[in-house]
Amino acid sequence: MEYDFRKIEAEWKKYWADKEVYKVSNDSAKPKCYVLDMFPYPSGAGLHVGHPLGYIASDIYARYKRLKGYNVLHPMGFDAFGLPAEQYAMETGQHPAVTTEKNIARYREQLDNIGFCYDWSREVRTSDPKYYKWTQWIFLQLFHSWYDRTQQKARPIKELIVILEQEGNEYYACPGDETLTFSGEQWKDYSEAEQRNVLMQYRMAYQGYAQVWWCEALGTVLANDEVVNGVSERGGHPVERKNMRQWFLRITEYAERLLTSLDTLDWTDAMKEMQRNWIGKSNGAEVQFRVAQRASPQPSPKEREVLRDTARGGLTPALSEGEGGVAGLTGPVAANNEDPTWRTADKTLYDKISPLQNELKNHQTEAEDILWQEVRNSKLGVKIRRQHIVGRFVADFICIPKNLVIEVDGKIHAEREKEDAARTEYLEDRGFKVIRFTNDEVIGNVTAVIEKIKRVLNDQNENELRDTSLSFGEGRGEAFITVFTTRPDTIFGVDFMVLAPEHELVDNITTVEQSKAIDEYRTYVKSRSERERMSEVKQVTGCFTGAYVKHPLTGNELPVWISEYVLVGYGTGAIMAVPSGDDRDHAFAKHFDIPVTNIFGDRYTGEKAYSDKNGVIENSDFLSGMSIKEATEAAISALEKTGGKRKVNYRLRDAGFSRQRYWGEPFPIMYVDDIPYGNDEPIVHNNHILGELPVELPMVEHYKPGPEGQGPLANIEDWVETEAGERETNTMPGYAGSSWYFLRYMDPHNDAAFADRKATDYWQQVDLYIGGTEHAVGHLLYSRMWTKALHDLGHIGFDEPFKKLLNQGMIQGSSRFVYKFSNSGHIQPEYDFSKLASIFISKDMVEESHHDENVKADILEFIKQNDGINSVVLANKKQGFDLTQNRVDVSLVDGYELNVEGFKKWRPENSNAAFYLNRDGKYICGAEVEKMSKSKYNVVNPDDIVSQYGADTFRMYEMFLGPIDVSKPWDTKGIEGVHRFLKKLWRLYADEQQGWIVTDEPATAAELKTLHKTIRKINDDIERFSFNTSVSQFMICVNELNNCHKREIVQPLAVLICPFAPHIAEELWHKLGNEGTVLDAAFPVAEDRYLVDNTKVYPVAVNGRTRAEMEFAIDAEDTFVQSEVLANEAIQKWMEGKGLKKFIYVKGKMINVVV
RNA sequence: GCCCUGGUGGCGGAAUCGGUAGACGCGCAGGACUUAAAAUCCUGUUUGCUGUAAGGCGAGUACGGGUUCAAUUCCCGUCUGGGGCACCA
Repeated sequence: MEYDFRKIEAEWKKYWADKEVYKVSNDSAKPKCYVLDMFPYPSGAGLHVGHPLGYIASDIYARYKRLKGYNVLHPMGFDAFGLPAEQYAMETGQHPAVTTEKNIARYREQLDNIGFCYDWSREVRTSDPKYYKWTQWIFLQLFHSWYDRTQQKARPIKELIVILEQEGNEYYACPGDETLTFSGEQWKDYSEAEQRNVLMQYRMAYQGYAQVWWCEALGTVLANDEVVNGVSERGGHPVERKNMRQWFLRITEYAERLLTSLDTLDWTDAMKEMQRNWIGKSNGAEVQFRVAQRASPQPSPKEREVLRDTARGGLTPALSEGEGGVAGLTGPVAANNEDPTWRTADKTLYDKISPLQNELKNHQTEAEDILWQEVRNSKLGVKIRRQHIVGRFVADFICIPKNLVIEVDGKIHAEREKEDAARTEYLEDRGFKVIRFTNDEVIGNVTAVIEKIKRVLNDQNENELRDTSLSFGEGRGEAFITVFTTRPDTIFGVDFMVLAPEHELVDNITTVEQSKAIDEYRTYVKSRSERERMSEVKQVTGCFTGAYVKHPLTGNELPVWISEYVLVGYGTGAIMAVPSGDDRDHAFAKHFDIPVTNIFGDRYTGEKAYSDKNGVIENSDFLSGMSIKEATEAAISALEKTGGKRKVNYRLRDAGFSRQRYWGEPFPIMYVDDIPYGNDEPIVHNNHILGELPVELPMVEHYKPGPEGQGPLANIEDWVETEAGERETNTMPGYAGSSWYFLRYMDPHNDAAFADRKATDYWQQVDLYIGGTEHAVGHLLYSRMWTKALHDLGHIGFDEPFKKLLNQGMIQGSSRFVYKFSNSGHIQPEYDFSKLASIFISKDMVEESHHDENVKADILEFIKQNDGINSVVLANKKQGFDLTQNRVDVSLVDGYELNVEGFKKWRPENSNAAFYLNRDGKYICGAEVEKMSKSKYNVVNPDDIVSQYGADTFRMYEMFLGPIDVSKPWDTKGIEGVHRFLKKLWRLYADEQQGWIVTDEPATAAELKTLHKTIRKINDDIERFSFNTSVSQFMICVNELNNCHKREIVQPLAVLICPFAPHIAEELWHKLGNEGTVLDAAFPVAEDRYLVDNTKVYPVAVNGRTRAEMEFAIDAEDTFVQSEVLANEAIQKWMEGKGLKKFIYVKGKMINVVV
């Protein structure tokens, strides 16, 4: 009776499935335990041997806990939405739902093959409408809620509305626009559009603007992944950053709670540290620098346009730029300011534009004058103004309450048309309607013109603006650059300012002289990724704006630069540069020859910035002589008098939640007159309710992007345009479904709620969560936030999802390479290179050729004989030969030796290739450790290992490879050893000739000691997730038991190994005569009475160096031990008669004699 | 660049709280069984020197310092592999 793992494993897999032994009930008297794996994205490549590493670990733990008497929830499902399926669809035309279904089936088969104890009746798939109905539902909860900073929790938006009606927002600052203030009365006066606009600034799920990679050539938005070296990965087309309206989650409001509650979690310090850094809390001050008014004039709008066109080679006017900021919708009209000019003008440019306005007023054209007289006399019912400043323009006529701009133009020519189009776009972006008339039209038939104006005014709804104020800065004609600094103590060391190139002020402060340079620089920056901008520190780039700010304390003027190293999304998008104290600022100052103020005395050498945080501040007015801590406090106090303030800053940014993709959750959002409503809002429009959940993803014909970079859904007109309104066409990102899936497993088939409260109250948090560190900040942060939000809104009873987190390392691939002769660099036109044959040189011979001329000559001769064109390399004999390195499928390589015949079949173009072999007649491949991936031909399928050795061997071998959290390359070397161990274990129970050999003889003390030592070790190892040492201990145990077949020993052993090797354990359990699954057995208990030793062999060291071994009773007295040791001959010899200095006796450990 | 993490024999790794470095397995070498092979079993295997041998002496946990009676373990610095850096999941 031999160990027939194929038969055993098939049999018990079927038994487990038939008897539903893994089915878990929500109703149990046992204590609960929730063990979860990060669910996989079902890629087309299938599972490789790296994936199951964590799954095996969690499976061992789940089985162990079950044996220990727990009710264990151990589910599995699929993160089924994602970009790869969509890309695959674009390439092959297959619908992502189809390929995903296929991939999941394969994953399922592979997982089952390994014998995991998942309760598949609880499987979830994020792409299933029954699942994403609740993803949408949770999104709506976030949309319908806001964060109350006083109570530090999310609350329903309804409650905010009540507050705003009563008292305005005086006590509840608007997180989307901190400058927005209004009273209860003002709130009530707002139109619905304005109110919804304000609420949007409060919502946990809100709309704002963010930059995406836009690829003109592909007409689509690209992921960071798809942009390589500044061009698109597919096709290599140029890409640029584009500002798009997007959904966001206001995770920043949770920053403090996400930070502090980390302390309650049993995660590794490294993991917590990563989250802390991601959240990036820093204490410091916000400082305001007033933009100085200088003699040098800023360009007029029209001058600016011309300049810009010149800079861009006259291509795209970009007047809608400069909105900046991640979440950038400005609030509605600041209703407390009565001056209508003030309401529409760009304040920073007011002083510059104002004279132009007056000039234009005094020099009206004939047509303008005619129209003005007509407008004044015809009772239009609304006030029309002329020559009015809007943003950076002077509009000919404007009707503010109706947001209408009327322009009267001279002769239309191409240049002017372009300018006008840009201007119209700028104004329309800000909610104005623009109508144009030519001089001829006005002069020829002014009545018709007035009639048209009337019609348009009628159609224009009042106050339908998203944004009319365009305001920033706090006073007329003034602008401020706000910076956040963690080092207010260095305020007197500020030598210049640096703005992010995308900063909204750049357009307004740049002088005429610098305008062209700034535009050119910004064009360059657009092509750079954030990663590049942060990492390439050696190369200093930047551009002077021509503007200056006033230092808030000294009043000195400081130049304002822009540079790519300042990112718009970080802090305020601007920094005060202190070159003597910051490395990058220092490099910048040196590069652009900006004089450096030294505030650190001798510690700053002029060569390198002094960025340490100790010592005193010097050369800093009243801060001089203070420590950094004191100076920080004193500086903040002083700055507070000039508009600065103490501030806590977080690096965390709001999470972008829109994707311009097809294969993701549709948003349950409906636009009515361009105002977004939640699909569940009780609003009736055109006699239609907005809709119900789920909003199902419609079928599409193709996956091409929609117009203007929208997602593919925008192409389906029938779907977008509904009776009730217009649907949102973006979809949710990958992390939407995965942010809450652990809750769904608790109650996966519930159609009335995402999960019944009873179920979530029973299962509570995940007790053990296993997954890779690559999720450290993405998935783990978002799911923590969702959990907190659901908790705040009263849907669940806990606010942290994952109590204990265990990180699994990666199993990397070990790639193999072949070396092919190539003719690069041997341009010899007399040869027909199309006839060049494939020649591969063995790796070891390539290496020998580097230092052995004979080998080199031999290889060259070989090439000459086999290259099909004869003697191509001879002319280059001195240099040798060029090789290209190509990956080869690892299945064609045994260790490092290439299966040459297999290789020829694998790549038919090489079927006639010649191989230069080594002296043993082998072709040796090169090797490199890389990510395991299909494209690198280094993927190893677990199915192959399982069919060769069995699932039990595979499970134990993966664990035996090393600690669960350490990454290592896959290598099957050694799997034989584990397989041999299982065979050896089997032989404790059964013999090939004699069959079943378990006896009822009583065990010896030594055998019991071995067993109980093993029980204790396995128990401890599982508790601390040290599975590799468990496997070792099993091996030691079986070795020590030698030929013991006693039931008293081998029955507990069968239970003990069940978590690791469930199939063989089940087989042995039943063969031992037990009924039911081994999972219902009890985990054996280690009994101390078999384990206690009376004596211990101590290592005895002299001065820390072990010189002898001596045996003592475990409870031997110090004095007795000391006298015995000192009397020992070997010890005496090593003491060399020197006196005893110290005698160290650590009970149960060792003895050290210090002389 | 920044953050995290690792580096121990020919290889995967062990040493759980600062206490005999190299457990266990692979590989390799030698041997037993066998007509032979497979399977199985036994012995040896960090390294240098020394000894016929039992053994003895020294070095050694990426590198350079430090703390300690004692350091793979703690501290400082350097080199180096891997992961993450906000639209891959």
